[in-house]
Amino acid sequence: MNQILCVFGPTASGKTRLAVALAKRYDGEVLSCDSMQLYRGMEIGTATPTAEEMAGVPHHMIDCVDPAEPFSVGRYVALADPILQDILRRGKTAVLAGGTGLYADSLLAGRTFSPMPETGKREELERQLREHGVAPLLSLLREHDPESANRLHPADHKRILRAAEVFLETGKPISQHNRETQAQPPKYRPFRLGLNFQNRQDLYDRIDRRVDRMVDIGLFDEVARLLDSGVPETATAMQAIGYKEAAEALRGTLSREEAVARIKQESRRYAKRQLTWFRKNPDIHWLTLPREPDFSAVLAEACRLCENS
RNA sequence: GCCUCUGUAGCUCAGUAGGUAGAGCAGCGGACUGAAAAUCCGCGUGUCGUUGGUUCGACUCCGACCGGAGGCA
Repeated sequence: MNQILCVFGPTASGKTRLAVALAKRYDGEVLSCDSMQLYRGMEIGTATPTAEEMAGVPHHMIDCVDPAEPFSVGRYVALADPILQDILRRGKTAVLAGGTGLYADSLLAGRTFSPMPETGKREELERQLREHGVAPLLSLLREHDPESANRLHPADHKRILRAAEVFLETGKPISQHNRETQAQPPKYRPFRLGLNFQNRQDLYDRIDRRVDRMVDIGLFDEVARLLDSGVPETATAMQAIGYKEAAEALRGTLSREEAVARIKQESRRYAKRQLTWFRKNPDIHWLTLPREPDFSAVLAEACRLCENS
């Protein structure tokens, strides 16, 4: 059987529970690929597994980054890859679980990233973008990286900025770098499971219920604690769904009811985007769940798929 | 009981000298290579309350009925 198992799926689909059960079954450890659970002090709103939920299974890449710090895919791969190798070296099964498809794919593909520019250069480009619009950056790309200029939508400022940054920093178009990394064979070949619900509405109902539960167990207090401890509202961590809305409610620019409604809606949209990401991956073996899934049946089916791989 | 207003997309509403209709939000689809719970792109999904009438043609005009809101009793 494959020594690396993946559990993917949209938020609130039951990844955590299945991952732990698989890890117990196959002498494994869970390696999280979630861009928000890795921040410290953000347990409630990100549904980070509790000690009880972990049930003694070691978890990695959870609760390990200061929320005031910026994070990135590159850092994720740099931190997670040695952990993954260590798990494998010790002869354990690695259960990669989480909802951040970019992190998972980058780790598994063994992607390398163009170097980050020196401090200040990104800010300089952002200032240019603010003051002169995208046109100068786009014409820079048209000249030196026509492929990116052509591929990126003019409104996609974030990616245009990054493409320009990579060219200015390395003298090499990001499109070329991407093509080269894509040509590499993947570093790992895991067995991928995907969780989804037969009816979208059932997933959305679960999301709504989960948000209510988060509020009940203290989401607003958690966000207040983060802000009190000095995490700026502009921090990457504060972009997390549930946190930015709660921060607004605490500031008073939004009522609590409105905040909760928005958290639910944003979570549903997020789930939809996650599904778009995972659906395009032909290597995922999907477990399609009914409205009230029976966990032991789900686990049995997951194990059957894993063992046949 | 009478009078007035109202009924158009999932919601809030616009609209046409009569030629079967369009916005916002919601929703759906997609992209994604160092912010990814981020960011960006695309797509109206409709017995125009029901039923008769006038008309070549009715969502639009007229009648009746049904639902909703308000007013007078």
